[in-house]
Amino acid sequence: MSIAQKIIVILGQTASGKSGLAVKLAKKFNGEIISADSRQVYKGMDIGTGKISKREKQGILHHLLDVASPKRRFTVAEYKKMALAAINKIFKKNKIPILCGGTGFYIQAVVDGIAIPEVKPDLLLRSGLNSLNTEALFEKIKKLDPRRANTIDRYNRRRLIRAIEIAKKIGVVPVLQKNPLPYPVLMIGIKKSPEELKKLIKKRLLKRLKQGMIAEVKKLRQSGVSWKQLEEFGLEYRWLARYLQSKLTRTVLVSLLQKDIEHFAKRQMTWFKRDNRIYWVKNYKEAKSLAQKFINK
RNA sequence: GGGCGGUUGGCGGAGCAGCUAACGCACCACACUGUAAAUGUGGCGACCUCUGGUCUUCGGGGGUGCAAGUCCCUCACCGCCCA
Repeated sequence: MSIAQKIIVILGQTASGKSGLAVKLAKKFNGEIISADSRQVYKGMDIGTGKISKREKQGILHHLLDVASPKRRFTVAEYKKMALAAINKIFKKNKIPILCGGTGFYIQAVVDGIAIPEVKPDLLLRSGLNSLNTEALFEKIKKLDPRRANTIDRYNRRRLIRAIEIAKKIGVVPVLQKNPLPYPVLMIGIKKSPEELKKLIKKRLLKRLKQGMIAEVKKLRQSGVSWKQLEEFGLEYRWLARYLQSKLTRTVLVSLLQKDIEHFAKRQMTWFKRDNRIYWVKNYKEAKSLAQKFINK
């Protein structure tokens, strides 16, 4: 017999313990996990992203890990497609998909079904636009699409360039469309106090260094990933790239990276805070009871 | 004891007579339409009837000037050099 199709989402700040919680829930409720992490999709980026090990998976199937080369650019649009495919696949096995990760935008793209304009990045156009100053970019989108110009952040070059890219291709940037998943979704967030989270981040950072995170970044470099790309990946990859280029000492590396991760965690929270569908829990027990009720409903 | 340099917001640090004391860090808040661990924005002396207004501030005190972190005197403290 087939069970009702429902989805559980596990989210939270970096280092809050999402992966472990998701595995426990998956074991308990016969689930499979879909990673919602914009960096764990890349092959060869394991230690720095905190990718779950085979042992830690405890036999639970994980989707959307290692699905892209770090030499090319992965995007939300691809993520969304792949995640939806994974969800269907899991449903066919009569199992429950558990979307787990800290990339709020990716989670939202899937859960709310944000319609991302079907315009692929045009690198040539982008590099051309990049030579314009920010004001000029804003004027350009204002002329092409006044509606979008009205809502866009006029100081954010990256957004301006993308908006122009879309407008040039299909006329205007479409009004934001949402096609939410047609299944009940339970969103569980892991709540940690700022002090506790800082400690967890610190501990994990030192552990990663010990595990050979520096060598991992060196290896990525050797395989052809540019400094610029590493910089763009952010956090451990960004700071380690700077370290490997002798731009800072090891001590400075650790303190600045720690701070940067803390800042990132705050930004994640800013994103999650505004979503009032999220149930915030302290531990597995609370999560389990929520999930139990959700599934029985 | 003598000489020189310094003392600016939580920290670093500009300004050296004239509009709102730059900037960076930290901190707080926020945004997010194919880079989202990315990218961007605002606030950060106090108070209020808070899309604006009032007052205060550059180690202390005094002075000169229409106007003083900015010049002068003096005291305190810190640093370096000479005794």
